[in-house]
Amino acid sequence: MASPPDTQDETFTDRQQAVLDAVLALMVEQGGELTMNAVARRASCSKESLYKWFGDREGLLTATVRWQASKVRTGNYDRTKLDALALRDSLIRFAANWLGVISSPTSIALNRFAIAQAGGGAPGGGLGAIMLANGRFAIGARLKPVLDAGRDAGLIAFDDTETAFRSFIGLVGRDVQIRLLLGDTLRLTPAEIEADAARATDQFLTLYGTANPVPGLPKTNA
Amino acid sequence: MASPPDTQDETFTDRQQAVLDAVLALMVEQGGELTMNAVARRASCSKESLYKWFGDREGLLTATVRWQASKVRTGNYDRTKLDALALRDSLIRFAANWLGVISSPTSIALNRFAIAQAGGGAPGGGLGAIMLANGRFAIGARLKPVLDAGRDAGLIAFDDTETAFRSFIGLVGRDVQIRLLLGDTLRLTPAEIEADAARATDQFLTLYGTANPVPGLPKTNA
DNA sequence: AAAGGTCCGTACCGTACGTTACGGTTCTCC
DNA sequence: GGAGAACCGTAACGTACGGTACGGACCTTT
Repeated sequence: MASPPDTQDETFTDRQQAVLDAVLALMVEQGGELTMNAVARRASCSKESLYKWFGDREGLLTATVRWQASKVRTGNYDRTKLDALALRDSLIRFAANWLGVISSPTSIALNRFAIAQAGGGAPGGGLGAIMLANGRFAIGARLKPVLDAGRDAGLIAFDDTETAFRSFIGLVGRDVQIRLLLGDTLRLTPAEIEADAARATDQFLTLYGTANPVPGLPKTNA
Repeated sequence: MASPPDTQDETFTDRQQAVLDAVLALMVEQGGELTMNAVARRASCSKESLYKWFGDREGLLTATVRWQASKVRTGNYDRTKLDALALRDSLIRFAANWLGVISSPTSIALNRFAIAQAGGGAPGGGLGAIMLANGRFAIGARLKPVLDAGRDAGLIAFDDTETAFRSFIGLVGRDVQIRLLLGDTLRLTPAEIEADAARATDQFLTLYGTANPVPGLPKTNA
């Protein structure tokens, strides 16, 4: 549980990466009906090669999740020196980036697969654990240094970084992810994402800021 | 989309209700592997009866979701007269009730099915839409009168009830639902649920309250 | 008590899909 | 240029499962 975010960078050949991209495309387009035949047809490869490279269907799905996770990984947001505006900017960029990821069709399709499979037999080694490690826990590990730096700079105050972090992503994500996963036709334009990120960040700073963290920005009761 | 929360109370016979409860039990226990044979065995009925009563597998799943939704529906929380303490109490009870629902094994299993099926062919008539109507949108319809009453009483202030509601459930739920759906071993004891409900409510009142809404309760930076 | 209906248990059918096997083609290396 | 490997396309196999059919038991009605 809560294993390190999959540091074993499994390297795939270009051909294999193309196959995995085909799997992702199929997941996005066709949804839950993903057969080995369809993958082989889409990727123009033989089923024999699929089984040779990935073992079985489970291995193919696992490799796909890891492959996508390796593509999503972005730079860290921590910086050594922070003032109120820089902290706010870091949080907003973080929130906007995360909202963009969780509302992307690829992320939705992948989470659907992981969730569908999380109910089944293997509770530990399933796709759900990989998604958690590379999604929820990975972004926590990336954001917490920012929060701690903000606290060290006296800009925000909290006892438990984890609790503060969870409040932040609650304010940012709200019900977006579950609605999208359930098929709600919710469109998030880049402008809406930016606005939501700013609103959530200001709400977070209202809750956890030590003083008027953002002068000129009154309480956002929008 | 956003259809009314399924007012057509489909009535099932006792035998059929027992079958649907068996389906729920199987969903919770076995997870994603739900076959008609398993249902017939578990419910001690013939497959012929299953198809006679529910049409096909899809109909059985749909009936199960509706049946569970009809069991979860609870009383409304609105009241005509509100002071600050009564509003806070209503919100806390609401939050605690909702947290208890979304963290229950039945809700998790059902959401897994609906999400897995939401990726497939039928985007509108699937289980996801039913879950949304009876889950997310139903609780919104039940809580919004409380929020509006609080605003009318001058206790809280916001422009859009929907936005305020979404901030509230974001603070309450945070990442609980997605983590549980992905198989995270997250245990919410009743005490934790109550504490989370109170924390989220006080944070919400800090954000949207017009004045010191809860005297004696400082900003909860826990 | 006979008739009809409902339902259980089981067997059966057709299909879909995961997995394996095989022939033919292309590429690499010596 | 020839040997071998890697790989593509397709066919074949076994199983699982959704859906249907049938015989027998129980219960109700007249």
